[in-house]
Order: sequence, then structure tokens, then C-alpha cells
Amino acid sequence: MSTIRDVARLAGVSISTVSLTLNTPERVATETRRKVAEAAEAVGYSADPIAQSLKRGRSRLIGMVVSDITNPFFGRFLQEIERHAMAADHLVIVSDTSSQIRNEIAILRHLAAQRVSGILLQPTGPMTGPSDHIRQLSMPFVLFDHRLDGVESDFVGADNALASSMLTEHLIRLGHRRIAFLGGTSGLYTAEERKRGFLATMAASGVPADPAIVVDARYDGRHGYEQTMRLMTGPDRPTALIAASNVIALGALQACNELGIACPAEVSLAGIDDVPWAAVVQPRITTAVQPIEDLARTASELLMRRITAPPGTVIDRSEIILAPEIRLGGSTARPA
Amino acid sequence: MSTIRDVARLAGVSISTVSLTLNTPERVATETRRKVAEAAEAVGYSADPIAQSLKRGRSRLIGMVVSDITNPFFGRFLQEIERHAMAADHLVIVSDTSSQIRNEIAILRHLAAQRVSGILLQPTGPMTGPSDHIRQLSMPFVLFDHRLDGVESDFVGADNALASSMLTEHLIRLGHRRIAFLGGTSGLYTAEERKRGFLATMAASGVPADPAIVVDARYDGRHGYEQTMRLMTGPDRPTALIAASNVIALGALQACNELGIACPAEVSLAGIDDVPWAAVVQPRITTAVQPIEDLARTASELLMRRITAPPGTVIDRSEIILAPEIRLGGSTARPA
DNA sequence: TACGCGTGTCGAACCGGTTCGATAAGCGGC
DNA sequence: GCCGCTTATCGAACCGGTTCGACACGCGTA
Repeated sequence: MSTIRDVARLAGVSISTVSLTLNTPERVATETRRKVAEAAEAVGYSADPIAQSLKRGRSRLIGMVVSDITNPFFGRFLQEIERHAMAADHLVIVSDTSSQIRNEIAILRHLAAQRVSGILLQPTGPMTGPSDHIRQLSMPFVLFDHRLDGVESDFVGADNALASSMLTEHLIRLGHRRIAFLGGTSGLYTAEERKRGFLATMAASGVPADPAIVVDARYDGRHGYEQTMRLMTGPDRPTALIAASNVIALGALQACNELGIACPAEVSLAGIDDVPWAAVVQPRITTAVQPIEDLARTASELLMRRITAPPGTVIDRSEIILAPEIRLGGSTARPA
Repeated sequence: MSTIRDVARLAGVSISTVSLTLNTPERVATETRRKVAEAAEAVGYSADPIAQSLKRGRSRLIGMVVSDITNPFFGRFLQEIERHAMAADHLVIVSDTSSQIRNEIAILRHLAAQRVSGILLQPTGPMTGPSDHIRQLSMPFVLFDHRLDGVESDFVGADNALASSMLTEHLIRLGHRRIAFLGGTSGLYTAEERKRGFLATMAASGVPADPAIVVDARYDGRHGYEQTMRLMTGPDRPTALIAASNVIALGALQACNELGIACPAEVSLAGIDDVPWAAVVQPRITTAVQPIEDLARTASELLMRRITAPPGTVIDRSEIILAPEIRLGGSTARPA
């Protein structure tokens, strides 16, 4: 690889002039500019990003930290982020916390050491959990999906309450009154919001929500399965189920299949988040889907805005909540 | 952040001694070692990875390049890689080529500029496609999943031919003779291998393979769907289908559902690669699954072996082919 | 003619480490 | 008492850029 010194020698100028030409061409005479450009071209020069990082105190890397990369939601999200980052000449370092706060802390420390120019973080843990390690970050960051109390920052997420409201309203309109809610891990922002939307809509519609059938399925297929088993074999079983996530919904569907309870004839099922391979899961599940591309694009833009802002600029914090979209499937119908 | 100079000052030694202590403690007197350790601890010192990268010409980053991150196979794979990398104190830069060779070239160039210590690459394009940009890589790399002619390197992959052989044999043993093969993108290593396994097993079993029902479904759900539509509505329709990938299988299943052709009563279906949410796809599809964790672990180990080897060491190239595992589902049965 | 100013270029310091060659101290052998 | 060897430490060069202050030059003005 050629260095800036090679270019300087060939162009017959000093290395500072070369650097100047590359970074602030308007400060360099036209003729010099041409010579440097030719020399750089001739030796195939491109600046070493590591040396730049060292001097500038910032690299052209972006960190993305999520709780579980295998979740298809994050896969899609990552793909979009990577695309945007690439367009802005940045690479993406991705890391999985497995929902462990101590992993999150360690990863953020690593990213800080690498002087990443920005971080996209889906924080783990309860809303009121520890957040010092996030608040003290020295580079721009954007939280997404999951909100955290006590952290002043840009945030991008879907309207979780609205998502369950839409599903709840849809079921009520179909005539359901005994609706069970298979919630996400309690304490988590998204889980609480989704539950809140459900309860609020039930209340607003004058339909009583029985606390005995508003359960915690921990964003987990197995729990979704087990809770559904319990609900559907217990007394006074619900005529409809709302699952707080795609994996919970699939667990629920599996339980119904095994119990021989037909969906939607005997029970309606709706869930939040797109179900991968939705087309082949029979019946097709009614879902409220998050607009992944929009979320990712917005998060990228918010982050890039801060990264590219001249130092010292004050940028107001943005909270962007995007509306989900309801996608009706064959899994919801009028109660028997 | 504190620098090595702070530590040196506090410990009352030179910066070279501090560096020596941290990198080759055995060359430093015990007493000095203690003083340095204490000083480092006191100021909370940890070496700047960027400065180290600049001087050493190598960073503690690993690149992982795949054709499509949203594919659940790669999601799982990435998660494992990231875990292993983290354990070895490395971060993972992930990049998606969208199966475009020009993206692959650009990404590899970026990774090289970042002086990543190693690269895990699922190369894109046909086996005989361009590979100069890979061969010229200046750092250790391991190819996985997809092989490339003309590149001497470590390789880790599943036994693709064996995977389709196992499925083919299973179907033949059940009594099928007219078996269709929904192949992957022709020209791609995995696709050719999978087809080869199918044809070889058919031939070895004395069952004629009708070329008219050995088709190309391009590793794509829509093509799987369309080809199945064509096959199942045409004359002399097959009694069994083998899909070269999970998405093809799902497309095929959807087509059968829509045509009202019952599986497995009227047609058997088997596929390669795990089907996500397998538990809720009815019927459960018989698959030959790749051992993802083993593949990822092996790839990590091969790469780390090269990364940590003292420079100049010659390491024989390894090609590791792991056997898939067959998982029987309800989608395959005796022909009517 | 002298002065001040704007423009273009340059040398040198610096970012934070690693590493090589030099040097000094300690020690045993003759 | 001196030589030579080992061991511990250090100074300085270097990795490849960026940036600040200095400086030379040409020009218009007083």
C-alpha cells in the first residue's frame, strides 16, 4: 500500500499539502490540486483509516448492539443499517448481548475503545435498570426498539401500544369479549406498552379484561406454548388470544394444534411482529407489523445527523414513534 | 482515557518498560512488573486498540461477509461467530453482499483497509467466477458454505451432496420412484452439490431421474412456488419433491396448499436446511439440517489458528465437511 | 518605498502505542 | 582487577496520517 509520503514525493509537494488537498481542496491552488490528484491516482493511494482514526479520535465504524441477532426482526434491521452505513462509507460492528446487561456493558466498552463514530443500541433490561454505561457514552448513539428511563437520547421505535390496540379492537369488533393476552417479559418497555395498549382498548370498549388470562409469556416460544396450553385447557377458556410477539404467537399456534383446537373456528389468534414464512403458516396469522425499513432508515438518519454535525452543535433530541400496520390473516374470525 | 505515558510517569519507569510489561512480562523484573501493574490499575489504563493497530498493522477485528444476513442460517452462524470472537477479544464487522460480486469486492477492500485480523467469507457467485480479490487478501481468511475454484484456503461447509442423498434415499425407501428436485441457483457450489447427491443416489438405486422434473428454483421462495405449481399441474406429476433449501420448500408447500394437494397424502416433501418455526409449519417438513453450531465453531477455530500463529508459520490448508443430520417430519410418507 | 494583508505551502508536533539497538548494572571466572 | 556475559531498562525511531503556526510571495495602498 502506498502512503501519503509517496504521493507527496511524486507530486513534488509536502505531505501536509497532500493532506490539505484531500481534506480541504478549496484551500489549495488549482494547479497543485491537479498535481496531487494525479500523483495519488498514479500510486493508487487511499488514506489509511487506522491512522486517520488515531489522529482524529474517531473511526469510520458504527456499532450495532442488539439482544438477539437471530431474531428475524433484527436481521432485517441490521441489513438495512448496513446498507445505509455502507452508503456513508462506514462499516458496521455488530454485537449480541444475549439480553445480559454485563455483556452490554462490556460491548459498549469495546466499541468506545474502537472509537466508533456512533452506536445503535437496543438496550437490554428493564426500563428502570442501570443506564450509567449508556449515559456516559462519549459518542453519538441512538436507542431503538426498547426505551430506557433516565437516558436522554434519540429514540426510534414502533408504537407498541397502538399495535396491540389495533389487534384488540379488531377482535372486539369481530365479537370477541373473552380475550387473553400473552405478554412479553414484564418490566421491558415494549412488553409493558403492548400490555397497556391491550388493557386500554379493552377498557375503552367496555369489555372486561380478566386478569387471570393476562399472562407473561416472556417473549419466548416455549412460554407462549405453555401458557396457551394452560389457558386453553383451563375453565372458561378465551375465544381469542393476542400474542405480544411473533415467537409467542407461534408457540400458541403450536399448542392449539396439539390440543386439536381449531384456529380460527374455535379460537382466534393475533400477534405483534411479522411472522417469518407467514405465507406457509396455516392459518396465516393476523399481525400488527412494525415498519422495519422505516425504523432502520430513521435510526440511521438520526445517528448520521449527529455523526456528521460539526462538533459543538447542539441537536435537539428526537423521539420517533412509527405506526405499525395491521395485516389481516385467516387466524381471526367471529367467535363460535 | 489514560495513556501509557500516564502509567509510566506514575510507576516511575519509561514507556517502553510499560509496554514490555504488558506484552512480555517475563522480560521484566518482578518488582518493576508490580509497580507497573499497580500504576496501570490506579489510572485505569487499557491500551488504545487503534494505536496498537497502527503500529502492529493489524486490528482486533474480524470480518464476516455473507450474501444475505436475513437468512436465518447466517443469523445463527453470526451469533456463534460473534460469541467466539468476543471470547478471543475480537469484534465482528458484518457485511452483506446481496450476492453481488462488486459489493463483495468493495467490502473486502474496506476490511483490508481496516486491517482486520481475519475474514470469514461466504463467497458469492459461481464456483468458477472471479476470485482474484479473494486470493490477494493479505490476511487469514476462511471460506464457508460456498466453495470457490482456484482459491487455496481453509474451507468449512456441510456435505451438501450427502444431504440430498439422505433425503433421496429416504424417499426411495418409502417407495417413491417419481421424485422431483427443486434445485438451487445453478452454477453455485451448494446447488450443484445438492443436485449431484440427488442424481447419484437415484442412479445408484436404479431409479430413473426424469430431467423434466429436475428444475432450477434459484434458492428463492417464489421460484419454488412457481416451479411446484408447474410440476404439480403438469402431466405425470411427481409423488415426491425434494427442495434444495428451506425457502424453496416453503414455497413448494404453499403451492401444494393452494392447489389442494394434500401433503403427505398426495405428495411427499423434503428439504435441505432447517425450516425456522419448523414446529408450527404443518406438516412438519422432513429436512436434512446443517450443523450450524459445529460449522461456526470450526470456522472460528480455523481462522483463530491462523490469526494467532506466529508470522511465517505454514499451516496446511484444511477442508472440513460436516455431515448433515436428517430430521424426519410428517411431510414424507409412502406414496398413495 | 515601506507596509499590511491574503494566499498557498511547508515543517514539525502530535495521536498512542511497539520495538530495536544501546547502555548500565551485576556477577562469575580467570 | 579486568573481561565478558546476562539481565533489566531506556531512548528514539516508527506506524501514517492531521493540523497549527510560521513563512514566503505578490499585490494594492498610503
